[in-house]
Amino acid sequence: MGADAEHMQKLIEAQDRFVASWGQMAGAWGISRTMAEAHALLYITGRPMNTDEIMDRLQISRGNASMSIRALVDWGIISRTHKRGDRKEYFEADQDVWSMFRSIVRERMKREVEPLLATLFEIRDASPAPDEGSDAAQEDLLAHQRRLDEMLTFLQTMERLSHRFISPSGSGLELAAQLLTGLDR
Amino acid sequence: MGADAEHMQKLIEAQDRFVASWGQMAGAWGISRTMAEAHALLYITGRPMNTDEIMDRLQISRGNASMSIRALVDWGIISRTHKRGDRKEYFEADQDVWSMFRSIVRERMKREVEPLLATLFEIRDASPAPDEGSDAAQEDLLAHQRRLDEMLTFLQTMERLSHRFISPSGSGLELAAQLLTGLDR
DNA sequence: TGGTTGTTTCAGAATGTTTTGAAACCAACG
DNA sequence: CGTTGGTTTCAAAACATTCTGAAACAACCA
Repeated sequence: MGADAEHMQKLIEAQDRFVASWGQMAGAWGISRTMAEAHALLYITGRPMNTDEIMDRLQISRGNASMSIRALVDWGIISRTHKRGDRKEYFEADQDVWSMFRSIVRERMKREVEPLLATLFEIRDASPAPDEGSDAAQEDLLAHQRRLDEMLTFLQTMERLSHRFISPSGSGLELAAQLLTGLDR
Repeated sequence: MGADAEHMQKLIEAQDRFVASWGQMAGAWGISRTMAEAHALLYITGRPMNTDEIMDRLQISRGNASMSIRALVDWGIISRTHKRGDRKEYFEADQDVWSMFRSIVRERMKREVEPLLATLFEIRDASPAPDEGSDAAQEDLLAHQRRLDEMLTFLQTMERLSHRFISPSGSGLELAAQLLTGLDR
């Protein structure tokens, strides 16, 4: 066995380990294990793969592969490609970790924070205004309003933050992060 | 019916809605729905409650309440209190949204990012070094190393960021957030 | 000590999520 | 058209998580 073959085996082993540990994080990112694994695979191998290759490598069913891949495409962290003379669809992972991260945050803000914000506004509007009643009751209502507002302000700040640094143009986040961590002591 | 009673009912309704929508976010924060609801309840009512009150209000079993409360205490976002002349334990939520957020991030970094980082370091060390073999193979190994390193760097940056702004002393995060969002245009 | 009150544990039940595999679908090509 | 190569869908099965309720435990008090 040549050095190449030997290395290749270790490489594949390392890739598999990467895939597995990435899969464990799945829950944390709000995606299913398979989704995470598929993404990890595409990221760490760094080359486009088609559905069958992914199925084989991860030992999953066609249906599962299809679903997971589609979801990843929806999230915007992998993209479709094609190979000349091959009718199959190929998929490749965004190779820029920061832009990957931006996609994830963007998507989660959209799916989780935005709806929550909307609901909280509704609740605030439907909450009784502290305009009458006994002093004690008024005090309660005011405190209630204050707590709602604090939460709203917090979430809005987060949203603005994310829009600014995560979403559209660029590397704002990375720069900022490095800047901020750089401010040592 | 007096204005107070009327208001009180609406207030309770608003609280329930808050609890419910907070509960929906549960998955997102990596905690169970009940945990989220219990926390929401304590936060929005703003007063210490004991296990029985929480059970009754959320319509959950004693076991579930006990588990969820304990977990919240472990996360550091609610704390035990006592009432004079009452043997029951009471619990109250951190009323500062930012410090709450810091606790959550701290805990999740500890539980999710730190172990992942450790594993990735291991994987990197076990990956074959590109010291011999054909050029093409070397190229592959180098690319693999590069991808691992990028991910490691990213996660380490995140960790440093979180340690700096989230963890120990203070309001670093809030300040930073306001600062950053303030930098408009 | 025995009784009373309050808390934790845990096996099994209920519920929710993910995966499979086969069938339906779709587009291109001869 | 009808066949081929490929992708998507979806009901049922496997799996995982969460919840219940009753029993065990612990602390306090008379």
